[in-house]
Amino acid sequence: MQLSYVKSSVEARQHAAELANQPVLGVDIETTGLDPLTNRVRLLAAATLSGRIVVFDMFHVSWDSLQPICGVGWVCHNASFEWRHLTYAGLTVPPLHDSMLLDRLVSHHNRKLDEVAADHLGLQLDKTLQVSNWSAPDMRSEQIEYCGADALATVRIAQELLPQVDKAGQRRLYDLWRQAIPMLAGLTLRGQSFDWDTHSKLIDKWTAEKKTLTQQLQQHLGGINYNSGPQIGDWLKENLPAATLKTWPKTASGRLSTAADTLELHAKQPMIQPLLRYKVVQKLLSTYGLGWQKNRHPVTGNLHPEFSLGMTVSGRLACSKPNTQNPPRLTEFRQLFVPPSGQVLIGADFSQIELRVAALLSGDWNMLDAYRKGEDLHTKTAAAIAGCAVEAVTVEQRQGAKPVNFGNLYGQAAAGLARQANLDYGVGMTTADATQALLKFKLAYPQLEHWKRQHLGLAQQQRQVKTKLGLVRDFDRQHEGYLRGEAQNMPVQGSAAEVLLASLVRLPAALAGTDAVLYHTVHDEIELACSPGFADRVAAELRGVMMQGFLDVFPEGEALTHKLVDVKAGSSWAELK
DNA sequence: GATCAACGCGCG
DNA sequence: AAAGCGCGCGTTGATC
Repeated sequence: MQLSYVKSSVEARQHAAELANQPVLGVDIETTGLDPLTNRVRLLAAATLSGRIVVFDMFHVSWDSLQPICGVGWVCHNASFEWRHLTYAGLTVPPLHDSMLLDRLVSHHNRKLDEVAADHLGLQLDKTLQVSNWSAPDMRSEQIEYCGADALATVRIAQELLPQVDKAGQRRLYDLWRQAIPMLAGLTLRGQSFDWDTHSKLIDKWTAEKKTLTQQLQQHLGGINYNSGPQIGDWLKENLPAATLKTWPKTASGRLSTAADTLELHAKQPMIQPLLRYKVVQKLLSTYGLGWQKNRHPVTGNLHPEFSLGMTVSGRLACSKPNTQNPPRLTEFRQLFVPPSGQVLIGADFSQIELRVAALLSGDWNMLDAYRKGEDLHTKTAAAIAGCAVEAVTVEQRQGAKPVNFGNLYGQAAAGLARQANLDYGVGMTTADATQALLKFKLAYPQLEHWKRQHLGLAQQQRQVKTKLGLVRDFDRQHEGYLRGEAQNMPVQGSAAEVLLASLVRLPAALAGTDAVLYHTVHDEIELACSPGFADRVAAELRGVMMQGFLDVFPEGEALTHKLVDVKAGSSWAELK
């Protein structure tokens, strides 16, 4: 290993010129903090496959002297991090490989660089310096070597794993992930503009309501902590008749459950309604009120959620700090998601994407037929359950078919279906009704049923299932007996996620010549921000991109694009019409 | 004080 | 709560 530590721009240019002849470089950076907007890159290490390492000290080297090495391919571990910092620093970052994503595809797990290096290279990386002082005036030699060693490990891991990804038939998925990196990193860097003034008024409102509810609960439950399940459980034990307690649902560890579902079962008790409302308001206030404020960026004032690839078992995107993929659907909250001033939001979502994916994966003739004809699958299922013509299905019957369609996909049983129907769809359904509905569903869509059995078998025998583009989920001993839902869900949810990613990566080309940028994405939807003058064009492009994204993953689905994408425009996330 | 598991709940 | 799946985050209470 030959390492050079570079502290001047003149020297940096010479090294950069040499490195620019390489086919690929491993690149690792050390920064003074995680946020590119408030921190600086201290070290940038570039390593060649032959073991030549150059560590640039970016406190002393100008960014433009590194531009030559941007002409070659790079490998980083968790490349989104490097993309954000280096793009913010002004570098034109080349297409990136990602050793973390390669390892995710090969190992089927999420692992840190040291674990990956140990596994694939037999190399022990010491990570104790990761949190050392990267702002110090002088870098210690250990720090310089640490950064260089990571860069070298990264490029060697990629050399090892890329052929394996090819061999496993995962190259398309890997390239899709690679292309998505700049899209998602760019979204995190720009952030999401948010109406904090109105948000603060919402907090005041929730705070006042919590106070009222606390006073009401004081009458019923006394001075216990209403956030505490154990304390509420103790109160129940002391105040409810033994007969009621006997059948009261328990948590996994044997305590009395205090979940909303459970409390609903005893809705007649006088303290239940205020307690249920308290839980709602407490959730809003803690997670979406006060907790949310912590994510207001000091420089931009925006939210800057991280969108992570490869972190989920199904291949969906993970979103955190904050998770803007799960804000309440309340109009008053989603209204706070606004485009930058003077712009509009264009939003689109896939209609019933998981059901369409299930139809294509299973080849179920009746499901495919419904989507080909642009029929409504909920209505079709309702007709099958009622044993009547599609034309005769009532609004109520259609509503009752929704939970059957969704729940059945993942092996939901009768009791669960009945509960879900009552709770989330307002449909009065007994367990016996649910049993009948599930039976009718199986008869109506026989190939889907066959496909589900097949995947349960794959999970049991080969201990793994896959998405359309080849992401693998393994099942270990822990899943014994409990893997039906996971086995049937993963290929559907994961392939749907691939459809979304395929759409996202088509955006840059489609939006060229407009000022539209990605504002948000939530599993089956995409929001863009643009000037009003571009709105119509952007809306049309977004529809086209999502249709094409669907066809990229499911070329055999040409006939299923009817009513596939629903595009809307508006002044906030709540007002997309 | 920091960390962890358990619980509960927001979304698609 | 329960044999629908996938996430992230806040609070409590135990532990060191």
